[in-house]
Amino acid sequence: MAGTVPQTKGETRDLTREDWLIAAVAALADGGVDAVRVERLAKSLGVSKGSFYWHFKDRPQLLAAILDLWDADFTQQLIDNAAGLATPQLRLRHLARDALARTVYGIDSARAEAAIQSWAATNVQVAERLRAVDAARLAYLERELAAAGQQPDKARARAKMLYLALLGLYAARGYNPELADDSAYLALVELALQ
Amino acid sequence: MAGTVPQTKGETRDLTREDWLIAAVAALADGGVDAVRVERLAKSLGVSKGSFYWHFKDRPQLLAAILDLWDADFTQQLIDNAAGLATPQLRLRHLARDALARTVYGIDSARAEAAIQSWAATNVQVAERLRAVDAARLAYLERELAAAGQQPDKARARAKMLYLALLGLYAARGYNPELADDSAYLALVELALQ
DNA sequence: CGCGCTACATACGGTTGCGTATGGTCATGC
DNA sequence: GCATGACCATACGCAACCGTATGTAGCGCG
Repeated sequence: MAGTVPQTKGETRDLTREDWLIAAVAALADGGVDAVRVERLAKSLGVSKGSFYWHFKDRPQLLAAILDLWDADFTQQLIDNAAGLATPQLRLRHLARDALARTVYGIDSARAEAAIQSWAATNVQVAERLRAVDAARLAYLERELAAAGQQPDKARARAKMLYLALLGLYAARGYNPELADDSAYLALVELALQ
Repeated sequence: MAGTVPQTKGETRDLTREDWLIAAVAALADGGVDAVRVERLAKSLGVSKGSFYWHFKDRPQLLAAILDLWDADFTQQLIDNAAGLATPQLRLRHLARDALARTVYGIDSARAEAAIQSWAATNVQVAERLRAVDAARLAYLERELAAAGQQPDKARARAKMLYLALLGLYAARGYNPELADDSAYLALVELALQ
């Protein structure tokens, strides 16, 4: 199920803005943007939409907040987490495992990313933000590959290859778990490092 | 623009079922399934939805017909087109170029595929059909790589890698043309052949 | 010429969803 | 013990769709 947040106790505490946000991201991850509906979220949270319009101005504001949350919690930390390791090889391997296994608030970040990508295909602002994220990630990959001893254009090509395959794996997560094979991706990382 | 079909002449001939289908696929390719709306298509075709319900039973039937068209015209021909070539290397290169450049009825097949993938994430029947297509394509890639001299498990891993990257490129086509770099993919094909 | 079929147009009822307006409840400060 | 503000429920108008029912223009044809 997508969004059931407190509800574990008969104690019904008031919802926070963050509760709404997390439920929205969960809905996004398993139904796409068009599944992020105010009244549907309200029902899943066990409240009326009066609550929503208390915490948010309107649906566009919720969608913008989703992007901010994704940017902060799903994206930034990934690269930082690998920063401590000694060699570029170790950092890349760690980053790959992290990117494949990451969940935030119990949500598979891969599913969320795939949803945001198809969202970006029909929304120029989302596309712009996603392109910025892509550029940062590609630059990081390229830098690490160069640090691993590869020539600039080889490093650039390998970085693109790794990232494209990651996007493909994210897309496949939604419908074809056998294709979305983590170990196949990790093997690709090793290939890219050669 | 999505769906404008005849309209080139002042002569307004009757629409065919195929006209509706093509307009629907075009709408799918650049807006996702949720953009395939009866009344919107009718407006873009310059008719009323009375026409639609003459050619189709309901919206689900249109969506099913879209999948059939995609299966037949977007998918099957790809592999067949490469069949004539002499070596697995040539066949794979040709297939890759074909998969990257293919348009059907003026619609970028990559955009259509990406839309169908995110559709599959929320619809089990679509997922099932897409998995079957994936399996066929993977089996073909694997076979050609084996024919090129690779050991079975290496061939399988490389096939997955090629296909995942292709899916990623399809996804990127929608929002990040610079990332969706055909030549980077062709370089990956060469790498896979090693 | 009138019949019937094709390929629509038009009008309607019903659903889903958005945003707003307004009112209710409960804790907290004073 | 009363006022205030946080948090939510309810009710409403509006828009976009879906599917259905029904009307209708043109053509093929005997």
